[in-house]
This record gives sequence, C-alpha cells and structure tokens, in this order.
Amino acid sequence: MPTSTVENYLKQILVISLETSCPEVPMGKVAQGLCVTSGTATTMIKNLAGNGWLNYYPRRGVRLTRKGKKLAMNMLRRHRLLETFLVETLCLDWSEIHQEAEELEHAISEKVLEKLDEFLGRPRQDPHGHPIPTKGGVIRRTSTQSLLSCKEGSEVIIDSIVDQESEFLKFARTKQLFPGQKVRILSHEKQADAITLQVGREVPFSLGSRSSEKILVEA
Amino acid sequence: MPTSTVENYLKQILVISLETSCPEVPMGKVAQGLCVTSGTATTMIKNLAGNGWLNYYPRRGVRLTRKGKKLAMNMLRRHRLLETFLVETLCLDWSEIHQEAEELEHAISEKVLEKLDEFLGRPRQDPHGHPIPTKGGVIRRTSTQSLLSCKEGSEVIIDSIVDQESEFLKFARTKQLFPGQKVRILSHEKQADAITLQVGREVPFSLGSRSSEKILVEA
DNA sequence: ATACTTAGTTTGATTAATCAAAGTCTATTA
DNA sequence: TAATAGACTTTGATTAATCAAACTAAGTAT
Repeated sequence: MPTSTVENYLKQILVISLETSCPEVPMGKVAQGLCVTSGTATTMIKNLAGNGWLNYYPRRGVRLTRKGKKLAMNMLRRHRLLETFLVETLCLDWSEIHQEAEELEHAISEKVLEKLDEFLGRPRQDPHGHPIPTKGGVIRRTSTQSLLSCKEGSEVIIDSIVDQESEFLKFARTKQLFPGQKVRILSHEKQADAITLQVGREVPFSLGSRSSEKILVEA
Repeated sequence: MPTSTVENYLKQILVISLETSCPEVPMGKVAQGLCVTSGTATTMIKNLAGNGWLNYYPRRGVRLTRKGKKLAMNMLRRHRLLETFLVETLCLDWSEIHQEAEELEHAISEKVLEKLDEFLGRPRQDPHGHPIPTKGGVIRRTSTQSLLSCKEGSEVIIDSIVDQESEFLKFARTKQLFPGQKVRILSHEKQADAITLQVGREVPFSLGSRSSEKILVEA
C-alpha cells in the first residue's frame, strides 16, 4: 500500500504534467507544488523511482511510469469526485472544498468511492470544471485556451477555473465566472496586460493577465 | 493538531471505559485494543500524559483528562456519524462500515462533519444502535443488559450490537438481530451456556454466551 | 574562458511511531 | 515466606518523512 505521501507526490506530478502538457516534470516544480524543500523532494523521488512509480532523470526531472500514472489518475478521480460530493450533496462553497478533499482522498476506499460515484450519478466534471478521470484512468482532454488568448469581440464559454485558491474562487463567483458561463470579450489590448469582459447583461469589468490565464474557455 | 495515532489511542481508551463502565483503563487493554505491543503502548501513553490528554498511573492504567475525553468523544461522534452516512446514504452493508469509518474519521473536518450531520437529519444513533455523542460531547447512557441477562419467557427489544467484526454482523443480520428488533427468550439454562430465542414468527435458534453478551437489550 | 547564478543533490539530524527482547514489579500460589 | 507467572516498563533499533546547510553541476553573462 502506498502511503499518502506517495499518493500526494504522484498526483502532484500528474497535475503538473497535465497543466504543462509535458510528461517530464522538473524537480523544482515538484518541490514547490508539494511545499517541501528541494532536498526532501530529491530524496523522496529517488525512493519513488526505486519502487517503480516513476523514472528519475537526475538534474532533469521525473516522468511517471504506467503504474505511477495509474495511481495518480486514481487519486485525481478521488479528489474530484469528493469535491463534487462536497458541493453537490453537502452544499459546501466551492472555495473551501479543495483542502477538504485533499485529506479525504487518502482515506476513502475504492468501494466507498464507487458507491459515491453512483450516488452522484457518475459526474463527468468537478465543480471547477475539471474532468473526472474514469475508473480506468482515462481523462477528457481539457481546453488549452484561456481567456487571455481570446480575440476582442469574441464570445466564449468557460470550461474550467485552474486555481484552487479560496480567495480567487470567491472573487470568481461574485463575478459569475464559473464553468458553463458565457462571456463576451469587450477589449483585449496586448500591451495593457488586461482584458475587459462582460457576463450576460452585468457591468463589464477587467482582468489582468495573471487572472485571465486561470480561466480556461471553449471557443 | 493531534496526529491520527493520538486520536486513535484516545478514542480506544474512551470506548473501553464506556464498555467496562470504569474510567480507569489498564495498559493491557489499551495495547490489545490498538493491536500494538505493550511496550509501544507504554511509550505512547507517557507521551499522551505529557501532553495533558490523560493521567497515567504506572502499572495501574490510564484515565482521560477532561481535554482527552473531549477529543475522544469527538472522534466517537465522527466515527458513528460516518458509519450512519455509509449505511444510510451510500448503502454499504453494516458489516463493512467500521473499517471505512476508521480511516475517514481522521480526515473529515469539523465543518464537513457539521454539514454531514445536518444532511443526515441529526441522527441519534448509528447503524449498530450505538448512541452518537452530541457536538458538545454528551452521550446517551447505553443499555447494560445483554441478552445473556434476560429471563426465560421475557420479551425484549434490541438496543445495540457491541461487536464490529464483519462476520458476526453478517450472521446477526441473517438472524434479524439488529437495533429495534423485538426478541422473545424461549429458554435460558445457566449451565448450558446457551439461550434459545425467537424473532417474530421465525424459526427459533440458540446463541452461546459469547454471542449473547454482544447483544444489548432494553427490558 | 572565467566567474556567477540557479537548480538540483548530499549529508547529517530530527520527529513520530513502531517492534523485539530484556528487565522489573506485584500479586498469587505453593 | 519464597518462588513464580503475568502484567507492565525499559532499552535499543528501525522506518518514513522531513529540514537546514553544505555541496555540485550546468548554463549564462561578462
């Protein structure tokens, strides 16, 4: 049985590789993503490599093996199903569910997860719009376009919000920025480092590039 | 924050003291209940005493402090609410929920627990008939009478089943022995070490003293 | 090419939890 | 009372995960 630390390392590596669309993840990102010192990450990674979870290329980075990816996908499935449960069933706010799911995902058994999935009606995505991997470890390809890459005047639909920070999520909700929402880009001046957008008939507002990048959209 | 090991030790001590109706618990029972060697228990207990969770009387036993009892009650509340959720909402069998709840109870936050309690309609007892402590740490006094202490010819109602063993619970269910069920004691011969009983109009059957003791009843 | 910067690795120590095995009380039995 | 069995404690070692700080490799800038 892998420890929850092992589960966390593998999930984090998977998430980074999905975000960057690159299967090889540098050590720095691993350490940063897990909030541990780089020395700790190196030690742990060598350990994980020794157990066949991933391949380690010293001073270059790591890449999950088939076995490691399978476990990591399963963790992502747990995490996202739990987030869905917390919002849909227990009515928690989407800004506070990430940390809760982070703990529960290590404690829930395969059997309970299966029942939960059934109870929820086999949802395809979590409250942030992220696809939930299937039991077999397959995940829908996610959008690569963010608000930042939208042309002036275009209308797009929000696919997902790529940030688990409570404060940003609270803000996003007050502006009605959540998956499925239709958004119109009013202006996008490259040099200004900001876009102005409008949701429905609401008052238009602006987002800097940092924030715009976190909102993924479908054309 | 107490570790989950600390939580387990305290909960176990509370459960033993409730079962034996004696606040002082000998070391042997602690070690046995937690499946650790007695040396491990001694080391850990000294540690817990040092942190004010309990009082340690060397070679005599331990007794929870107010602080320790509060945490232990809270763990029991978590455990029993989770068991209720697993049976009521996710439809797991009551024979398999103990181990699941054992893991989840350390991962669920106070906030999620509160929402869960609300969602379940603030249940007063878990699927085994055990009372669920209130948020304030108050627990209903539980029956002290077991089937073994019932007189021949009497009719009683099952209060709870004091055993988490999957096999015994499966057996109990096939015989319709669960909380709320009315049972008639057909015979009880002290020397025979067995009682014969009947549930409704079903075929009567016998239980040895070991098993009878696990079924608590209300007169 | 030489020096500097940054990313990554090593080393030595620490903490929590555990075990096996040796040692010590204490209460009962002969 | 002396021996002994059983319960409990101590000791020394181990494992997983971590950090700080010293070290090293590799690429960039001068």
